Parts: sequence; C-alpha cells; structure tokens
Amino acid sequence: MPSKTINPEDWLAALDESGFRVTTVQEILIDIFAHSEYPLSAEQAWDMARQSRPKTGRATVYRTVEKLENLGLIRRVHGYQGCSHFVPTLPELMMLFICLTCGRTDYLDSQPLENLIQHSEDASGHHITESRLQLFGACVDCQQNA
Amino acid sequence: MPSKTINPEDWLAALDESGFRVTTVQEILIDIFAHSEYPLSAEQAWDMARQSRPKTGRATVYRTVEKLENLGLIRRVHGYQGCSHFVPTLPELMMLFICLTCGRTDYLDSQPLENLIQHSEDASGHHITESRLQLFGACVDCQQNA
DNA sequence: TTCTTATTGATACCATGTATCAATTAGATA
DNA sequence: TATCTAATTGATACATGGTATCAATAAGAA
Repeated sequence: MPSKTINPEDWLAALDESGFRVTTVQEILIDIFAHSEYPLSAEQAWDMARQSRPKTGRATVYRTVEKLENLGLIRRVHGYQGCSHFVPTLPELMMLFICLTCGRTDYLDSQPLENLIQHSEDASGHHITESRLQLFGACVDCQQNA
Repeated sequence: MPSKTINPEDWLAALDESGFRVTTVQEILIDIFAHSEYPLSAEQAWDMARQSRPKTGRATVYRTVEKLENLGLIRRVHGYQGCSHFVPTLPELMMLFICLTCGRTDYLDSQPLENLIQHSEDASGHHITESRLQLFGACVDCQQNA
C-alpha cells in the first residue's frame, strides 16, 4: 500500500542512464520488486523470476539486486526476517512501517523524521548524514481482523 | 560515551535471575560488551575473549551473544559494518548515533522518537509495537579534528 | 564432597552470498 | 541487416558467518 506508485519504466531508464544494459532478467526483476507489496529477499526474487524464466541464474539475481540497491532504487529493510529483504525506495527519506501480521509495508509521512534529525543534531552537536528508521506493529486492517 | 554507565554486576545478576549459570566465559564477555565504546561483533568479541582466555570456543561466544541479546542486555546495530554488531541496551527506547569516522556510539535523548512514534500512530492508524532507529554521521570530536 | 545438568569446545555442518570463467546477448557501428 | 565488442549471464566452486552435535567439563544445589 505505497502512497505513491512506482513506475518500472523509470527504473529501466535509470539503468540505461547509468550506462547499464537493459536485459530481460533485469526487466523481470524490476517488475517483481516494483510491484511487490512485501519486502523481498534475493532468494525470493529468484524464485519468482524463475516462474517466468526458469533458467534464470542465482548469481545474476544477487548481482541485479546489488545493482538496484546501489542505484538507490530499492533499499534494505532491517530487522524484518533478518536484514536481507528489500523494498522500493519511495521517498528519499523513508519512514517505513511493516505489519508483523500480514507483512505489508506502508510508507509514512517522513516529515517527523526530518524534524527528529534536525532536533537531534542541534541537541547533540553531531552532524547526522544518514538515518535508518523501521517501524513495526499491526496495520489498520490486521487490527480490525484480530 | 554513553550517557549512563553500565554495571556488569547487573548483567550477571540478570543472568542469575533468569536461571542461567554464571560462568567464566560469560563474565568475560559481559565485561567486554559492557565496556566497549564501539559496537562489537561476535567474531570481535571472540578475539578479545581469547586474549584473556585462549581456549574460549567460537560457538560459546555466539551462544552467549545470543543469550545476552535475548535477555535484552545488548542490542543489534543495523547498517554499521553489516548487521552483526552489538551495543549495550542503555535506554529501553534507543536513539543510537554512530560516528562513521571513529565508530564511537552515543545514546541520544529518545524523547523525540517517542513523540514520532506517537504521532505516526495517530496519523496512520497503525499500532506500532517496535521501532529501530539508527543515526550516522560525524561526532562532535571528529568534526573538530577534520 | 557428591551429583545433576547447564555449559563448554571441537568439529562438522548449513545458508547466504561472492568470485571465476566460458558462453551469451544488448546494442553500437558499419 | 549483419557484424562486432564488451556487459551480462549461468554454472560452478568457493568464502563467510553462523548453527547443530556430542562428549567432556564445571556451576552450584544437596
């Protein structure tokens, strides 16, 4: 339930603009990540990729995931079934909520995080250049169905 | 530079109260984690433990680290040299800052995080039960020495 | 001191991710 | 369209980080 929609075309364009080739495997993987409601691991993405293209290699998937991460198109989720799952980078500064019941993700308004960082910089004197926030719990739907 | 100090005695007491035995290896490891200024991995802790007790086994260290984590005495740091480093749990709700230059940790006032969670719950309708925040950058000292 | 059992160390093992390298293919050029 | 070149791929072997097993040890209650 991302608040903005993701356009796989843009990801392909980003690949191209960075001088990478647009290949079948990469198209498939981009489609998989861009449309998943849940954080995906490379292994899961591999399984899904082989459904539409059985001979897809494992190493290729790991390489592509790394490439997408380096391009900033997907981002690693920490603490949800380990630290090996990825979600699309929706806003640059992400306040990601993950439901521990259904596993679905929601991108919350990140203004509060921006404020928090600003405040903490002022209060501590440290210069904050990077942040990682993950929120877990029960989403609206799962609360009702409980 | 934790804002509160850590008392290894308390950790040993926590072990004891949970029905675990207080052993030499565990005392050594507790001392190592409680006094480190930097996040430590199990592998690093193993190296340090063997300096004072050479025959210490690797599996034992991994098991002890897991035990300390389960007891809530140490907590995993995400995104600092992977996700395998641990720091003492100082406040229950942690706003941990890690300097990317010197690696030292600082526990910031976590009231802003409490507010953020409260605000996000109200705004999204999700019930937030768990959070993970990590801040990175340049600490006060490293900014001056730059 | 004895006894029971949690804990330990050595080892083998497993899972996740990475390096290698010949074969393939995107896409630029003719 | 055919040709060419290097990025990409798939298969495999490998490395790393962590776990299961099991006999030997030691904590701490009796």
